[in-house]
Amino acid sequence: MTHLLRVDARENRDRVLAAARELFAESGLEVTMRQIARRADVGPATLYRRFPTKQDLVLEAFEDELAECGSIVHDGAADPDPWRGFCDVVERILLLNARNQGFTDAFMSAHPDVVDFAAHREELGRVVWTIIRRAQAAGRLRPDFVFDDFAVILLAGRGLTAAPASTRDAAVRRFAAFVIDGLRVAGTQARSAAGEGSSRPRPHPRS
Amino acid sequence: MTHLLRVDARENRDRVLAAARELFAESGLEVTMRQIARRADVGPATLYRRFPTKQDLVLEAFEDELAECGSIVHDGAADPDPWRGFCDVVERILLLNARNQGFTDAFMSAHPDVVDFAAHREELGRVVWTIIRRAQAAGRLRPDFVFDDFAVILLAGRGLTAAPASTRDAAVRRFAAFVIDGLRVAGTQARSAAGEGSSRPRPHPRS
DNA sequence: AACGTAACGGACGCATGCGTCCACTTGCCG
DNA sequence: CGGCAAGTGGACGCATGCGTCCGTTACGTT
Repeated sequence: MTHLLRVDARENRDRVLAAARELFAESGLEVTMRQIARRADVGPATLYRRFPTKQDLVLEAFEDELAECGSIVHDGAADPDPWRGFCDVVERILLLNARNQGFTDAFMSAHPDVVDFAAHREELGRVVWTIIRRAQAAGRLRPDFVFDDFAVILLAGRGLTAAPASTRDAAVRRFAAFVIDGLRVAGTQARSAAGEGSSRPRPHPRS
Repeated sequence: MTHLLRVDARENRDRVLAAARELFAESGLEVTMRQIARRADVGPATLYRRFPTKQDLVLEAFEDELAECGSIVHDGAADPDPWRGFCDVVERILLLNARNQGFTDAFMSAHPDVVDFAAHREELGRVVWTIIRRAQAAGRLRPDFVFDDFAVILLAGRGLTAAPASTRDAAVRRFAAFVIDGLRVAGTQARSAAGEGSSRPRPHPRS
């Protein structure tokens, strides 16, 4: 009576969630429910009983990612150095999105029929906006940077999910460094006030 | 005997190509052959007789775009100002790709089963590479910029095809300006040596 | 140990996209 | 102006993904 689910049911449910997370990350939201069921060694009916709609599955599968998004903007807003906070938010969000094709799809509402994270996006957006203004007030972020520009950068980062997995992280970091360099007000030191090192990674190993 | 096709056949063929170009531009390569046929007011069989495989259709539909790619890199290589040439190539290629979702798919080989532009990509790549070196030799492009970075930027630009059509061009130009600003060697003047104006557009009208 | 029910997965009907076939139409040439 | 081959579009069979139903299994309780 203590368990809401029979132990085998719970096990299957967990396997389904794990499979969904894997497949979503690798191939985006377009994976079929059947593929997920197959990967989880489960029949379609089992999957549908636990998650009647794909939306349910997506929401639960990306709970962690949503939470990390929260951490990222929270950390950024709490950083004593406004500019470093801004840079870290950009880089970490880009990395998170590039590593998980499915989460990017969901967060950007690429499949509005399946799931819409607009609410979360807007909530996070508000915090990001304060981070932007803080960095500008500190005289580090170009004053003409507007919130939509942040969306543009995220959208652009989405394109990097198409890069081969082996070089993706490097590509994203490099991309983030380019963009951040372009957003700095001219003459300002790269990255943090303390100068935590060059803002640009070495060139790609494989080129 | 002068015509290889009957006049009605030729007309249908033209309508099919026009429809394909429209749909590919709007929605990418994933549009079905049936959708194209419907838009062209033509039966599926007609479409398949003229273009037995989607690859045939794609190749002919994007002839113009491929040619324009050639012009772009040619212009860039011929520009007396190496830096301006480089910047123009980046911006024009990004715009071309953002305006035509299908061409981007094809050029980036997002659907390798349908079409593979690898040959064209490589050929254009060689010219781009000389443009990069020229801009670096002129001391305007960061010396650590490598060819893969160009690919990264294109990949990122691909993400912008997801932006709403009404703001896409503005977003792309703004994005290009950000990136170019990040690629300039610090302390160098923006854009051309003559300073053809600020490299950054105004903020988005709709924000 | 036995039983009731939660849980399972295979199988079904539906919808859609695919590429091809075929009976009818129509432009072209004698 | 008449015949025929080129041309056409609807219809077909196949494949795949969808969401649901139902006979069977096996967990947990008494």
